[in-house]
Amino acid sequence: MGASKLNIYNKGTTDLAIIAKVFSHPARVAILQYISKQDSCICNDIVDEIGLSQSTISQHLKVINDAGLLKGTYKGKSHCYCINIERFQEFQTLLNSFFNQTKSNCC
Amino acid sequence: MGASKLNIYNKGTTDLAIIAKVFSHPARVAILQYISKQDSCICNDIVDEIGLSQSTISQHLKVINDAGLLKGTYKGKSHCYCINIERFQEFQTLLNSFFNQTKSNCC
DNA sequence: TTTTATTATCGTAATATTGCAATATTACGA
DNA sequence: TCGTAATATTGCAATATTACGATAATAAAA
Repeated sequence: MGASKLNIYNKGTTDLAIIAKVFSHPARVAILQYISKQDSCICNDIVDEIGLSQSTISQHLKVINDAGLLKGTYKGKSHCYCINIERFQEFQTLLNSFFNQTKSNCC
Repeated sequence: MGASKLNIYNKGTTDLAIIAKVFSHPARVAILQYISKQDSCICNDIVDEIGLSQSTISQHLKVINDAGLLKGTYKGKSHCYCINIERFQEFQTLLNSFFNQTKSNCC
């Protein structure tokens, strides 16, 4: 971007944007939907499911993980990703409080 | 992006991503927060408030508006923007149903 | 230890986003 | 109509994102 001014906003504003960014690409939404449907998850399944390359999926998983939305343990050869429900709920709370503060007062 | 594959996802997935994208930049979150606090809103006020140039703010407003999140009427010389609450609630509903379907079953 | 399966990282190309200055457009008031 | 204030658009530069193939790293199995 043209010198992204990311330091002029307050923390709540930036936080909301950071988490929203995770959801701003359909691949990541699809990955999250898929993971949340599974009992456990192997990354290779995601590749077959979504239709992107392994490296691309891996990068998207990194973005999701960096936002704190995943938990994971190792399980045999494959990693087991799952949703970090607590972090999810933080996001939901942040959004809901944003919505609750939002009014339509004109027009 | 490297040939963004936007046609391989189902509609609900894409919809969520499109609306999330509006919130994925703090400038837009700040604009929405500011508008929702006002009884009515004049764009020039936003410019003073957020700290970006008039043309940049105008472009962000266009992104927000294209997603259907604004309503507006003309009021004197200035445009009056306000939040399209109905559309906002659609977004909230979409997110909530996403969260409700989300489980943490492993780890 | 070597092989194999799985996931992460690197390099690179294509595309998208962000931001601003300059300019155009729009609508009101004199 | 002309001037003025407010908003939109255009053109450009800087940066970020997305995607993939190739390759590296890791851990279990042979």
